[in-house]
Amino acid sequence: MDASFFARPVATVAAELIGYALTVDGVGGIIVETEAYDRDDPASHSFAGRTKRNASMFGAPGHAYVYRSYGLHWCLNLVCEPGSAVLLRALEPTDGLEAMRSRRGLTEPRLLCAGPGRLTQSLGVSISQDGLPLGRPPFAWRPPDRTILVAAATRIGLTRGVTTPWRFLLTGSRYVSRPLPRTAAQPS
DNA sequence: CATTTGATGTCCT
DNA sequence: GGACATCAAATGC
Repeated sequence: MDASFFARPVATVAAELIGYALTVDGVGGIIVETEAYDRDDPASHSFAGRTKRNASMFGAPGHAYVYRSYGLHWCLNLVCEPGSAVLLRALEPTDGLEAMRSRRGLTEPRLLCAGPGRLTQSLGVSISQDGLPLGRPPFAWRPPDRTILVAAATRIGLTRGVTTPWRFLLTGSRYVSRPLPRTAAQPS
């Protein structure tokens, strides 16, 4: 995965990432749910400017931005244009299932990576990956191996920017963190 | 099934 | 002190 892939408008990257497989040290799966956050987006960590926590978001495209959520969980983002990033919300587990199970405890496969905090726990992602380039190990990528139908919806867990349809899902996937609302917007 | 609650880092006012 | 891009367990129908 080349850095030029990420150096484009964040919503475009977030939609195109659906169907790619991502692994971290050989553990991961197919991306089935993403969200986009932009520099001028009131829901984004970058909206209020650069801080110590979000410094990676203002770095070069194609790097990781990892932050702690609600004091407990890690969330993995892929930095696009400066101040913008794609939040990885769910994977369909395909690689390293045993590592995921041991990290998360005995859990049904469907819940291993269904949610941003669960995903990082399964993949072993923490602040130690913050700022790392995405095009080199421990990260590895595979392009989609089938035709992908992407759906768009509004983002989850926000109080601002609630109407922006920047949540992207693999249509029909059982591995998303929440199903597609019946009233969801269509991809542009 | 839905809603509530406890865990508690980092940034904000 | 309060908000927050969360999760799992407990509680109430």
